[in-house]
Amino acid sequence: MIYKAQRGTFDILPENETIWERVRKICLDTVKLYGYNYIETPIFEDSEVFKRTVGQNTDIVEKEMYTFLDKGGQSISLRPENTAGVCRAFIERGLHNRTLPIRLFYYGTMFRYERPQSGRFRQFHQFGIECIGDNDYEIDYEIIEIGWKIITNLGIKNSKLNINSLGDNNDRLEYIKVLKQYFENYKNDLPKVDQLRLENAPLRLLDSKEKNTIEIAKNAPKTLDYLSEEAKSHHTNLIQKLEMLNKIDENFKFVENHKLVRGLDYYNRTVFEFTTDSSGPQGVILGGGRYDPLIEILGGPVTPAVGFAMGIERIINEINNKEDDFSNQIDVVIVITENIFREESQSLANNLRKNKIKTIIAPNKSVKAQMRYANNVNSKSVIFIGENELKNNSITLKLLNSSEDQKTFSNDNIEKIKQLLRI
RNA sequence: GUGGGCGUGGUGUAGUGGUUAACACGACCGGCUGUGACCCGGUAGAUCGAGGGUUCGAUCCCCUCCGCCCACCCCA
Repeated sequence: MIYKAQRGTFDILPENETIWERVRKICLDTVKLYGYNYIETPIFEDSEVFKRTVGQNTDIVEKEMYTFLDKGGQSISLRPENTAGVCRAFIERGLHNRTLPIRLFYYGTMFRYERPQSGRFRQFHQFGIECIGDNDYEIDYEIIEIGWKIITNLGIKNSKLNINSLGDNNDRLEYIKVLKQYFENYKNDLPKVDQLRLENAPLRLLDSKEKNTIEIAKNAPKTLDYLSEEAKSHHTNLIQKLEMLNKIDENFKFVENHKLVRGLDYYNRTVFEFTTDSSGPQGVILGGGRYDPLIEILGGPVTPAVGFAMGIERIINEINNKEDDFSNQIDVVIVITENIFREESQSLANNLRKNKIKTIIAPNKSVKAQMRYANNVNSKSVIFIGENELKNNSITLKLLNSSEDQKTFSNDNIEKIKQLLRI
């Protein structure tokens, strides 16, 4: 084999269509009920759009972006996520002049240069929603509730919400300072990876998987203790709402996870993740949070916003994707006894298709082979055209999944065909 | 970037240091000169991931590379 799909990419084949379409439909149907509207942004943007928002020092920007110079010498990046693009469009297209908050959703391909493994690809699909222009905790709740609704509608069990608050910018800076001081005391006990983190991304020390670090992190200061009054009440109000949701729907489970920090720089206040226990290390199927500073960072007016992104591949992995089947079942395969009847079969085929009957003309082979073909493509029926039929202006129809006799009738009796096929 | 497992027809698997690499499914053709799916028979399809080494001889042993999968990292 000479040509192969690039590492971390894959093909969606006909038998996968059903599940992919279903997931997409459930996502869209659910958020539309909440008044969200479709937005589609380009797959590539000025690299700065991501550097400024996702964060210069994040892994995503530092080593995972597909960045290149285009023929005009401009630095372009394939989008590693879609929030930045949506915000860019929000500013550029003047959406901030509309009635706020504005509710948007997207569905599309993202790109990250990573080593692939289960639930992780270089080209992958994300569905996400953004509610821009309202800083009320009620919106945080709405976003989480929608996430939960989608997960439920998809039939995914055993998911759990992890939630935390990072506070506002000043809270966060203060917290990082305190956290750094705390870990400095144990610097020599930290493994090398984490000594580096201490310098570059101290927040990440909290969810380190190194034994020593976990031990030390147990007594580390918590973000919640460094929140401003406002951020704190925002958080406690949200938690109350979640407790109410839990009372209404006992399947909804959540924990406050003080170690949840998330890797994108633009988050403030609420951050959350839905995880499942069955999907292993890539257990996060949906994650998001509030990103109030982002739009200003991109040069827009100060505008608060919340949103989440969902990994479609992980979702599909989760709902046993045993559903492979051909939803596009063929209704009729036309079999002709001699090639000279081909003209006839073509005009019949077009007439059938005009009547929304899915039709294929069998390949130019023996009758036996044509029948096998009809069977292999899982057609509902076969229509024969031969000398006798031509003479009488009739067709012979045989249902393939039953042992019923075949029926011969007038070749313009579409209603009869539909009736026999139960269309 | 680091570590572990694995690379044999289209797919899933056997197998052995020695002349035609096996089996099942799938595909194709025929048994049925106008009828599939069942049954029976046949045909095609693999330089055993690539390169090098050891050997009289390598698909098998050794090395390198490449690819896939998994884990770390990070994230959806």
